[in-house]
Amino acid sequence: MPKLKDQNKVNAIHKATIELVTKTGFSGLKMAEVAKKSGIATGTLYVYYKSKEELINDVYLVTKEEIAGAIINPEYLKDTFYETFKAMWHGYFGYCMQYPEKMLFVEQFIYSGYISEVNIAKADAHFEPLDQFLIQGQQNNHIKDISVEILKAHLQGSVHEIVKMHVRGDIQLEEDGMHICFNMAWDSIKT
Amino acid sequence: MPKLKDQNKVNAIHKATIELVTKTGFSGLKMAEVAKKSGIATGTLYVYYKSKEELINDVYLVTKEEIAGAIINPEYLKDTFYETFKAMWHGYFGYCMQYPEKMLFVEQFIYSGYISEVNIAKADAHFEPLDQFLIQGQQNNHIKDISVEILKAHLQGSVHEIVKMHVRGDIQLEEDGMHICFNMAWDSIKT
Amino acid sequence: MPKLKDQNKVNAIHKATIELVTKTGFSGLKMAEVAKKSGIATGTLYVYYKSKEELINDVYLVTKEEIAGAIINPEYLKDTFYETFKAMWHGYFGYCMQYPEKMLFVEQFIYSGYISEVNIAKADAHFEPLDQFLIQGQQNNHIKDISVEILKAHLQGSVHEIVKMHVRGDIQLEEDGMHICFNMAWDSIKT
Amino acid sequence: MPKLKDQNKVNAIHKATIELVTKTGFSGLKMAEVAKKSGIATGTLYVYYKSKEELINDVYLVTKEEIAGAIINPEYLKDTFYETFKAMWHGYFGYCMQYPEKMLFVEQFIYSGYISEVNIAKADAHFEPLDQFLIQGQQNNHIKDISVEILKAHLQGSVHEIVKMHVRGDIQLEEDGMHICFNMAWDSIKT
DNA sequence: AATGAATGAGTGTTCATTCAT
DNA sequence: TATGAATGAACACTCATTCAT
Repeated sequence: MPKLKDQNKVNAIHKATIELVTKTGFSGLKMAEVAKKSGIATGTLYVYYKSKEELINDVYLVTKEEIAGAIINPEYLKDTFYETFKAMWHGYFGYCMQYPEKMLFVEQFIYSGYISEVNIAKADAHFEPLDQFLIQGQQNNHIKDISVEILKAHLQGSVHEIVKMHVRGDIQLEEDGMHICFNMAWDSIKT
Repeated sequence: MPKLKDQNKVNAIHKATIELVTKTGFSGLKMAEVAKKSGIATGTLYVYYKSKEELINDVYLVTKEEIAGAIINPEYLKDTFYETFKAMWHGYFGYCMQYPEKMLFVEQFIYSGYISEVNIAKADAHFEPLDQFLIQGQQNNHIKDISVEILKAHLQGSVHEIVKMHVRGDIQLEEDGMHICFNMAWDSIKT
Repeated sequence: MPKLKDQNKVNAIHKATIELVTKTGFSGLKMAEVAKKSGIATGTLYVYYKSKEELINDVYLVTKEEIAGAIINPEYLKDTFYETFKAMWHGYFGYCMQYPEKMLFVEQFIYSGYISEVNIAKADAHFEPLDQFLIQGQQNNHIKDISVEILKAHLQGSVHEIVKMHVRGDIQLEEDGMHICFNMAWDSIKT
Repeated sequence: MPKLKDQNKVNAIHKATIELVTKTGFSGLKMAEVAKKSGIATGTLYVYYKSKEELINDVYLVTKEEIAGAIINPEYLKDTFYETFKAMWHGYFGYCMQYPEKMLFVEQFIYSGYISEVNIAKADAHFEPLDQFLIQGQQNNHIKDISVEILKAHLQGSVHEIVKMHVRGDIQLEEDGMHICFNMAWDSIKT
């Protein structure tokens, strides 16, 4: 957790960290580069974070929360399960298209042991309402009766991979590309 | 006359590289650790690969080819598109479940610039038959008429994410779990 | 009108410096720690001392003067040379036992070049009366006719080492331990 | 403990360490300087010692053993207690005069917590024969019946301080200076 | 070919000192 | 005067790569 000193600096540090980690991975992240990109001195970085690990973990937590907000949004609550799901899916897909670095950052280290399990759990807690929503959909027979974890993995994996290919330039998402993708997602889980 | 290079050593090096990269990422990979895990001296590693980058690229190429083989297999050719697709999907899913490190290794660096574009293209070429198969499926109206790249990304992303959650222990894949996952995959692309 | 500098703060700084230097040596002394232990901000420390070196030198000077006062004291002037010497020796030994950190601090850097020669000389000047006293003892044939510098080194070295072992817990000084030590000191120099 | 690679390098490293520590203390010791003074690269230093602390501790152990050898020497065993003590004292005094840096190095950190207690004890064990010799001297009524630890501290402190003053140039030890100093030492402990 | 000690540029982190408030 | 955030040079330690054997 950063000492609350200058929120502008914290933001700049987060931004720089996300961009650099996306390019080089955690091990390749250089504190000096983070500092430079943030417009501060190396030493100053350590005024805000006492180690590289703490920095990574903090950025992870904040980003995960932001992502949860991109999916779980009061405005997305519609009359039908389908409509709500559609809004949420588009919320997430749109977020990933807009901030692919954040998506990549968050994806990058869950399997590497750099983020503490405690923080992973803490971040996951923000997605609880999503679980509830999906379970209700199952109870009302809107979607297949599959473990929620599998459902989420399936949906998220699809979105991530498509966005990654898009970022790489391997995929040109036409105007209706997003809708086509959504249709695949919906068809895969609907009853 | 011995082979120029000792294939046993090459295999050990590949195995060590894959396991270590999975845990630490490319930047975190230490040549000394690779050597130790391979049972050879540091200097010997450089007899086989002239740099870390070359090592990574070679392992990438070999692994990608192996993966292609897990999908594209004469035995998988069945009477119907559905049956063939099913065999291929299970071939890939099974491979990922068996060798998650290889899946993670290959996934890890495509977006990081460590693998040369030339090698990415070279590896992708092995999947050409898959593209052909999918396009035929579209022409015969078995599956949705969506950019093949998107189709592949969607299917692969789903598989990868599910396997990752399984490896992490967040998902318990019951006996019929694989079939459930396949159903989602098929439902998402079928016409 | 307040004093230019707050003497309470100066005292706190001196105390903190002595305790910390004893534990870590001059190079290991951290200005931030001195400040914290003194109950002031880092920047404030620089209001009182313009550098670490100046701080060390000032503490050295003040402490050396205090030590001189522990030896050279009008109350210690007795009727005989022996009695006076005894009082002085006990004054010094008692001081070292009471303030071993100060003894260690002063001892620590004389051979390290951190204290300027000018300040060493300035501090040594306070011991001039001791030299006179010893010389007189020699002229009156009370003690051996040895270079005063050697005499002082011999006596001081013995006291310091014994106190150090005591502080380390390697020596238990019984009630009469001090007298035994004094007897060694006296026997070594008496004619 | 150093890996036994190249004893010449180990010797050079020890020499450099002792000289530098004497000047700057443990905290001020720079690994890069040790390497340079030893004629090796920084990284090489870490081939021999895995950390600064391990280096210091090893040098301490080796030096302490050497010092023990300077006092406890079969050649010093004479017919009388006095003659033997005299030989030992001169052995130690001579050693300190010849290698004052080693004397200072060893003295420097016992009170600083840098040398592990285990190693201090290990080093002290080499002085056990000296303890036995002094105890016998007490039993045979040659010297005062004082705690051996105090005796050693007294004798050692005197020698160290005199040598330090000599090194600093504050004392000129004439030809017979050593004998004068020995006389003080003997007079202080004889019965 | 195989070895592993040697190298030195590079990285995370610290800390004396400065400076805006 | 007092503060403590900011600075950046410096340092312990690492690691890809080389090279003598």
